[in-house]
Amino acid sequence: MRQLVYEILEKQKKALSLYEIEQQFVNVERSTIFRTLKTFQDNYLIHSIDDGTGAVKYALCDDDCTCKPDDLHIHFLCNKCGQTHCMKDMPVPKMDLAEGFSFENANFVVKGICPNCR
Amino acid sequence: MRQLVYEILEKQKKALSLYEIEQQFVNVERSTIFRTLKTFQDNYLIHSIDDGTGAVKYALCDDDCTCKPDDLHIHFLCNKCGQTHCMKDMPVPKMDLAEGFSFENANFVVKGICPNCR
DNA sequence: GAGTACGTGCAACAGTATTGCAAAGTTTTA
DNA sequence: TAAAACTTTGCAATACTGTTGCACGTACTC
Repeated sequence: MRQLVYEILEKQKKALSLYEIEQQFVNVERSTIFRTLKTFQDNYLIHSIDDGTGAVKYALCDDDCTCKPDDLHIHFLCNKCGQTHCMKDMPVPKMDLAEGFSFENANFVVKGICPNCR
Repeated sequence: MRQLVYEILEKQKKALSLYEIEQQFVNVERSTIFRTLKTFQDNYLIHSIDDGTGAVKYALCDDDCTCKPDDLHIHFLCNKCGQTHCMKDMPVPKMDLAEGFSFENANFVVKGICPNCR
C-alpha cells in the first residue's frame, strides 16, 4: 500500500488530495490511504498543503527536505483547474515579524491561472 | 444583527471564526451569522482568512481596502492559542512566478507563537 | 390594509477529516 | 511450526465546518 501511494505521488508533479489519490485505486478505503499519508507525514516523506480549496493536498518532499522552516516553498493553486503545483525552487520569503512574534512555520499559496489553462 | 456582528469584529484586533462569533451571542443561529458575514464579504467590509485550522476566520478590512491583490497582507496564526492576527502593515510580497503562471491572489499565513503566549 | 421584500431560525445536508473496532495478514518467539 | 504479538486494512460511525431550503414573522410600499 505504501509503495503504491508513494508511486502515485512520485508520478505526479503536482500535489494530490486524499480524494484524488483514492480515485487512482479501485477498491481501497479512504481511511487506509489517510493513515498511509499520515505515516508518510510523520516520517517526513511528504508534506501537506492547505491551499484553501477545503481539501488538504499532499506532495513528496525532496530527498534533502527536512520539512523545517528553511525548506518551505511556495505553492500555486490554479483557479481554473484546481491543481496545486509545488514551486520547489521558490522558498517562502522570511518576514520580519513584529516584536514578540516568533516564527515556526508558514503557508504561502499563490492563486492564479496555470500554463495549461491559459 | 449586522451592527452587532460588525461591532464584535471591530472590538477584536484579531480574526474570528464563525464559531467564535457565535459564542458572543446567546441565541443567534449560525446560519444567520453566516449570511451576515457573507453579506459583509460581498460588500468588501471584511475579508476571510483560511489559516489552515479548518475554520475560516473573518476580519474587518481597512477603510481603504479594496480587497484587491494589492491590499493583501500577511496573517499570523499562534500555534498555542490559535488566534489569528492581521499584520496589516505587512503586505504579501510579490513573487516572480515561473513562465506561464499568472497571479490573481495569494494567501500567506505565518505560524508561530504570539507575544501573549510566550 | 394587501402585497412585497427582507431577515431569522430551524432543520437538514454536503464534504472532508478522523476514529473505534474487528478481521485479515505479517512477524516474532518459543 | 504453532501460538502469540503486532500491523494493516476495511467498514461503519462520527465530528466539524460550511451551506441551503423552507417557513415564519417583521418591516416597508403603495
